[in-house]
Amino acid sequence: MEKQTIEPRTYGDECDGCTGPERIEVMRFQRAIRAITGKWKIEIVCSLVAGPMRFGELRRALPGITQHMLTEQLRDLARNGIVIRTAYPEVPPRVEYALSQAGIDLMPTFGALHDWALRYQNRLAD
Amino acid sequence: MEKQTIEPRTYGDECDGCTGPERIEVMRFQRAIRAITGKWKIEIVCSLVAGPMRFGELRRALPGITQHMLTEQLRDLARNGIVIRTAYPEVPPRVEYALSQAGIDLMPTFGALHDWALRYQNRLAD
DNA sequence: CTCGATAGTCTGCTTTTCCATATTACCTCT
DNA sequence: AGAGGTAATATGGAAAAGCAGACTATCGAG
Repeated sequence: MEKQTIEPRTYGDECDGCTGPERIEVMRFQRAIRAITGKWKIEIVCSLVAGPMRFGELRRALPGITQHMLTEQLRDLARNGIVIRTAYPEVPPRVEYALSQAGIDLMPTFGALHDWALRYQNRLAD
Repeated sequence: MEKQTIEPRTYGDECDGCTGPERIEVMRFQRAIRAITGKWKIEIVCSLVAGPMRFGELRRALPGITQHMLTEQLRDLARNGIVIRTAYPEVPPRVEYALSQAGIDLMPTFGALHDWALRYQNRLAD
């Protein structure tokens, strides 16, 4: 049989092979989505809205999360500039996490999506 | 060593064990996020904004997607009430996909998130 | 009768995500 | 000297997501 897949479009920054300006937008969008998906990211960000928190404080605020997951998710959020990690060279070590401006600015869009979810929750599966 | 994990909070509909009203909200939010995450969901929805499309039409509009992925993602979007699947009992079979009202109402929040991504794109990784 | 088009399903594989447990390094307190 | 708290790493495995390729059923065109 013939190969069924079509060569995927390249979505480079120079937009090589793009069919239109709306194409690159989708890619940017996907990056934003990926920055906030992850089993605990939303909860972490929502916890940090109230103010900066220490690692152990967050751990206690999110029952069920493992240390591993928490460090991983925080690292990812920091990598995407959503939270800011501040390590104080004290002993015992103290590390604080806070929302960046990007993280704070994320909240209104969270609100919008939440309103949407509220309106159509009866149709949402699982 | 002692067990380090704490018993996870239960997020049942009756909110058993909830510490506050904001808890259940996170869960609803997560459902909304999950409804739109998936490698092709955004692109599919964006394609359908212009109007209803047939299966093969979508396949051609999304180079690189496999039939399997497309059916799977469409099925999931339909399950969450974001797209509407209409099969015409003709031969050869014809199946059309269109955005539901929920899908259309999703677009403003997409816009908000996209604006956010645009503003902070330089900090977003990968 | 074979070919192509349509809209799928089924099978097996790889990659990513998620999760639990163990271990580390440092210092303070007792 | 030993326990305890803090923030991580390391390791190993299970579950979910993603992917390619083969296969199906139906009908009309040639």
